[in-house]
Amino acid sequence: MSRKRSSIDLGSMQSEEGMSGSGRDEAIYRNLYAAIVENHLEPGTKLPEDTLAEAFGVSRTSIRKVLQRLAYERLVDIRLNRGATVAQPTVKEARDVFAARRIVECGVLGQVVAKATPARLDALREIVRREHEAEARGDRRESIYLSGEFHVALARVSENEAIADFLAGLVSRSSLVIATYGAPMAGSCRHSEHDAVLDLIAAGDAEGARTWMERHLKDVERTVVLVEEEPTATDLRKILDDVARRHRGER
Amino acid sequence: MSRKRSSIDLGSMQSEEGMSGSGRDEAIYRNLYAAIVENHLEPGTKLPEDTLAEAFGVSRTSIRKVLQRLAYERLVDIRLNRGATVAQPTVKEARDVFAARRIVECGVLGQVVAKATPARLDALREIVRREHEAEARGDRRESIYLSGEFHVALARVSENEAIADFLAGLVSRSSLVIATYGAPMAGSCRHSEHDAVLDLIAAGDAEGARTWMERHLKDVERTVVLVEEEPTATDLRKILDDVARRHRGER
DNA sequence: ATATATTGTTTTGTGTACAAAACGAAAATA
DNA sequence: TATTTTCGTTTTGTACACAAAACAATATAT
Repeated sequence: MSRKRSSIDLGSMQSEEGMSGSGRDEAIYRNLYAAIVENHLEPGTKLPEDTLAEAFGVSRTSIRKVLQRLAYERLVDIRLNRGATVAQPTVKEARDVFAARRIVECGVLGQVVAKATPARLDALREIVRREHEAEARGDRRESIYLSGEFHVALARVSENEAIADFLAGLVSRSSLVIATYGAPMAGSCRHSEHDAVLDLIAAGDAEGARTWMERHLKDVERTVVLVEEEPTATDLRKILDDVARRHRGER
Repeated sequence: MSRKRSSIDLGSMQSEEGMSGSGRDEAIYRNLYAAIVENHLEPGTKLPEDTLAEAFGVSRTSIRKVLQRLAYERLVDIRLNRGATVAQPTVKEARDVFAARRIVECGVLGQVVAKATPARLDALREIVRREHEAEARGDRRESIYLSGEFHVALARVSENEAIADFLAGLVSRSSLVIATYGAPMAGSCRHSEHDAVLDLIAAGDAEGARTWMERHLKDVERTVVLVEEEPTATDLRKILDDVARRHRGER
């Protein structure tokens, strides 16, 4: 009756169009992606190929492909002969990501306003509704996730895939930034004002929507990056402390 | 004396920092990248793993990694069980890429103006100079290449890596678009006015630079995409012709 | 004659094997 | 005691092998 430890259930794949790899690879990718972006895996966590291969019940070959893809998206870091770890965005990187979001999200709003329809706006309001719901019951993870979803869904209204896909990448990196530098309750303190921008868009006020979005993104960045610096500082600090202690003749 | 056909010389690699894969993979990537972007490989060309593996003197494993990366950058197309081909951007894709470039390149100009220094502007003018030189001697390939270089180098002045890398991807895709839909002498007819934007930037006129850039990119798009439609049309046309001929009782 | 079935060949997908590099702990040295 | 060296273990990089899918060309049937 002793059976090998069962592998992770990857769920069922439905539509398989436009996918580069096999359905299974895609499923593994989604799992890892979610684990990283939803902050179940702390930045810096090592991701050994063997472990993942066993966990998902495949060979290292498939895992490698998935890790390469995540590395390209900057969600994991691969160093030569050293394997993969969950990425730890630097402060500079974090700033770049938010600056990029300002440029892209504000820039695309013209097309968004042009292509907005009542049906699409309703779909967006539905996301905001779920966002408030999650916020109300204190589900921070879901709240952050839905906030990201909103920004991406908004961009997709423009029907520009190049821009929307790029923004999706920036948003997932933002999640990593929040995980690394975020204040304990960032994102939930100031309850989301996403409804406001939808009103402006519905009114056809592209310029107003732009200034609103610029403000909103700067707010988000402020609640996050300003808590900055921690990563390598720990090691350095410990070393300096040790040196000082030894100088004082302790121990 | 019969020796196996020698493999492609990959040149020498110098600095190897910040590279995800081994130096050899990177070299292979660069070669294929250049071959595609410089239009030595026509869009739609099949890229069989075995052939590439033998050509570069490595196993399929390494080739696969490189192809995956190029697929992620949308320069090659990988279909399940069907292998890789040089990507053939659709018209919609082409429009998206140019729209994205307008958003990104105009959006980043604020930071570009803010961070511009005489030294950096000189480096940009040097690129423009070489551009004119290539143009003067009728080297269309080099001219197109340097034009792309200019746009990317300009964006890099902003020191926003996220934005600059994204733009680099858009520019390489633009090359593919030109290869697919470009008029025979697109890009060289209207000799590049890149100097003008540098003057505006040097003068600190961000708004002026933006309107100039918007205009410039719309011009470029016009010389290219408007010649549109050819890809699947060929097959369909041939079929219809055959049907018509048969109907007429010929052959 | 067109359309369908069949079969042999080519090419891709994925697992496995082995060499090289990095890591960690114990032993040697200062 | 602190540092360096060495050696065994773990983990990654790359080639290779085999199965499954696609492709191409011929044969068969309508």
